[in-house]
Amino acid sequence: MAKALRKAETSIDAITADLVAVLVAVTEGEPKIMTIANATALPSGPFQFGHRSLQTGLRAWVEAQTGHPLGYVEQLYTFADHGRTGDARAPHRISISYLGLTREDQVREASEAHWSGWYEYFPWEDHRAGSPALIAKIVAPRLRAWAKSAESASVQKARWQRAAITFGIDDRAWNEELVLQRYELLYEASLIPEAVRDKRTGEAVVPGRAMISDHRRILATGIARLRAKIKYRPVVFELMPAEFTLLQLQRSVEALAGRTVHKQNFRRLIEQQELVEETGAMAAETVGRPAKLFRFRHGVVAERAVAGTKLPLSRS
Amino acid sequence: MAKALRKAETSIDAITADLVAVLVAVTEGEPKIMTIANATALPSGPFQFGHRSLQTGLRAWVEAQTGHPLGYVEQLYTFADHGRTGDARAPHRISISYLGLTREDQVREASEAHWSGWYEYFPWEDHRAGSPALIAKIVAPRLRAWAKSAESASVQKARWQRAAITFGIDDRAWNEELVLQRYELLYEASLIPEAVRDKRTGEAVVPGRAMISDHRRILATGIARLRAKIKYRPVVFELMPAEFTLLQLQRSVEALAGRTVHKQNFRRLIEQQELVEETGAMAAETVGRPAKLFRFRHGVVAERAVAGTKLPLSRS
DNA sequence: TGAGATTATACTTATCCTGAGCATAAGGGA
DNA sequence: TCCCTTATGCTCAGGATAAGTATAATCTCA
Repeated sequence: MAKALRKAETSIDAITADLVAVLVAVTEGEPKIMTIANATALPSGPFQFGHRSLQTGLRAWVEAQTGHPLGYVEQLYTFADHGRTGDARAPHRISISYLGLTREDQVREASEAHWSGWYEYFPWEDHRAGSPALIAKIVAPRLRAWAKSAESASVQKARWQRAAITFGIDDRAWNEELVLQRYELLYEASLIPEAVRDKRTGEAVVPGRAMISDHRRILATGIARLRAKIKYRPVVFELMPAEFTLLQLQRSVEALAGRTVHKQNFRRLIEQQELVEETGAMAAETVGRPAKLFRFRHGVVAERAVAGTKLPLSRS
Repeated sequence: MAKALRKAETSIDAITADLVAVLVAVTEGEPKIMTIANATALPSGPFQFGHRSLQTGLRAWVEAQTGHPLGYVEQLYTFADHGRTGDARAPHRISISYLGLTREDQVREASEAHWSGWYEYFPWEDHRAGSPALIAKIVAPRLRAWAKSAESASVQKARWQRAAITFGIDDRAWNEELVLQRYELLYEASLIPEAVRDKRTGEAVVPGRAMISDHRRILATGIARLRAKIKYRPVVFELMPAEFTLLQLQRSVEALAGRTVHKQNFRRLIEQQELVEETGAMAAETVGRPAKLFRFRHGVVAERAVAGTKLPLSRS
């Protein structure tokens, strides 16, 4: 038995693999993602024989499209489009998704591709100016109705508990990392266009731009990963220009995390970790007292390998 | 151009996908993994059309092989076997790896499958009784030689710095999460059988059982993921029997992490997080004072969703 | 029966980290 | 000059953490 499981000896179940990229940049304190097809899809291309590896495949066509080499890239998730075609005999398609970090100005926009703000797709994720009104006005009541629509009381309770936890309702703390869980909850409750499209039920009442296939789910995965990662790896710097002020750095972090941080504590953490060094120059054209310019100390990556960045992004 | 990147319109580059499992159990304070082929391979099977999704595909054959349903499963990584065949025209093969957690006693061993201690494959990863002698005696000097063999002084320095960081040499702290980095370093320095096999250079001087293909790399990925995860998610309990003492729980954590923890602090953290509750019974057949038996409070998973477990596994 | 070994469990202490706020500095513009 | 804005330095309280001390309960063996 085990032998049969190890090798496809009888038939070769051939499939095709797509590479999907969540390519992120932060421009003037707003997180952007690269989109195609009128901002309804993430860039994606087929994995071809010419590619030596999955990552080189991804890099190849992202570079072809944007005109710039991809810097930081990490794999997100692999999933099979299960039975989307309905035909069990049709070749399966696997999607392998990646998170890439770059800067908008480094990219020459191709005809079809352009940058979109990621909060257009997830308006409920931006808590920098407090909890968005649509959570209290739309999401919470709709999820409560969805919870109540369950048959058994225990399921009702479980549903509402889940909703309250993921969206930080009822005095619960907002957890900015639960991006995917929130998306999946809205999908399950059929409150977003993709759910209505796929399940032919519900009503797309929650604002936010939809995407083809499950690209918005992939985007949610990418955002969640990035929000988690900036807390313990110095990846923000991939998104920053060569020189920046500490406030610009803070604004980028806040843009990604979707929440604000305590300024003084942010500076303290950044400086005590020796992640940055002064360039000696000062920022020009600013309001208020001019700020020192800093640059990322690339040395720390080597020095501490994967040591870890701390950011004041825990509770609050 | 962007259009061409979105769809494989001309040729369909068909590939096959393998599902590979790192199936972990902890028995009597020793972490085990399920192996086949005389303990030289991880169980793996092809993804077939009959499988509704990747995870169900994985579950299907793991259950067929072990006779028990798989509990906790999470995806690890997807990679392409780049040009292993050397023939660029041969169909590519993609491996999608998963981490699964179970208990040894739940599994009926199939003929070919059995459990192996994971430190047989990574003897340098077990620091429960202090840093293993082979690091100071074999790994460190060999890596130093490898560093010195570089041409430029800067590469020499970078190599040694990397070695010292990943293996915690020269008064650096041991970081138990760098399992994959350590394996890849040993591979790069051609000190393990797989490297000698693939690159036809070097000498396999570092102890530790080898595996076919890159299964040992996948195993390293799984161990690293698990070591990271037990610190912030209550996954250890997937590996525990229904009732256990706090010391048994601690021993399991230590087995996985490969390091010891402070007993009193461990108990305090576990209890204050309300992860467990007393069963009322006491452990029988023990040396010393009998311990209370505890069970995992499954409620916390729902209550706090992904809230987080804390374990005293940071520095020290 | 009692000492020693072994494990369980309760408490204490010093230190570090974190969140939050106060205060001052340095620019520009009305 | 006053005010607004941002930069930057410093303090402080509370909580978390690491590490140690102390005591309790059981078994084994002399």
